[in-house]
Amino acid sequence: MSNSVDPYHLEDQVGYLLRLASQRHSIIFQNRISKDLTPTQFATLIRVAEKKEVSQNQLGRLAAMDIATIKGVVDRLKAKGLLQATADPGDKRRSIISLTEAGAQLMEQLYADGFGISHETLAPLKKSEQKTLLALLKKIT
Amino acid sequence: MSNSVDPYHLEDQVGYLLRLASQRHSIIFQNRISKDLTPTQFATLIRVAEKKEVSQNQLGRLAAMDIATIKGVVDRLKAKGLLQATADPGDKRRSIISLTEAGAQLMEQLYADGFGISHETLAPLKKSEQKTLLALLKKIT
DNA sequence: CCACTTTCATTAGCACACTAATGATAAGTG
DNA sequence: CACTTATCATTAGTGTGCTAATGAAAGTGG
Repeated sequence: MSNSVDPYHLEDQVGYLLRLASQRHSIIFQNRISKDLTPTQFATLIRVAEKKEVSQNQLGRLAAMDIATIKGVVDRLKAKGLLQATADPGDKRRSIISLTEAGAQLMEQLYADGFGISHETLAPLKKSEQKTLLALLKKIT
Repeated sequence: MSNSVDPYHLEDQVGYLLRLASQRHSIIFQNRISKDLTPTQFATLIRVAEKKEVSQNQLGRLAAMDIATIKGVVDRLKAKGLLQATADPGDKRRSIISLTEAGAQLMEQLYADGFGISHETLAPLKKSEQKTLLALLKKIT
């Protein structure tokens, strides 16, 4: 039976811990990423690289961002010359997003950075713990 | 030895999974919280309630927000009538933050909400997995 | 083919979350 | 005491991340 006098400890709550872990990850990301990119910009580039061509809507779903958020991210990546948008001839509502030459050339380095970032973020854990953490995180997604 | 041809799967990276888990948690939070509050506002109230009186700087450290972020959070909580600031007589730089009557009366409900939010967020996991996840998250904080 | 619905994208607005710069006050040291 | 350093708070700027409102284009059913 549950104890009605359990104190509430913020530091034991998932939400708070997720925020703290995200904060640390962001710092590691920032220190290790080659270009001046944020984690969401990074994820967006990865998704575009995987698909070659996507609509903005599709891209938002693939990178787990809502349409208003992905728009800003794509705009900034266009400003950096890493993404480009062209009109879809068969559907005038759509704009097709793809990597520029510069974006494409950057990808190999980004993948390498990505491995390093994940590695450092998980460094406090043993190999087996790392697998467990990833598996559990996937379950609460 | 590490395999140089490992593909990079975004969905297996800690940073990405942390973002997804945080997203789901936010939605649950929003649906369950009594007052119109965000997770950071919630954490801030909890910390003030624990300390009774804190400077804004202290509060930022306690709630894991930088000083610029906590300022905005405190401003919004003041606007909602849940926090108040008074001058520190012994140190003119400081403003002392405390709960208003309305804020104090809200706390009991917020603790209850907090338990429910954590519970629902962790619902996909068994009890033992929940403990493991929290322990592992603490290690990468 | 015309109305209804859905999809796609844009815009405005709010709330974090950080950096960097500024200014005021306090504390420590020669 | 005067100088330096540290602390506290504010402000401006950038980048997520969401909702809600708008409008254009595409699809669907009577």
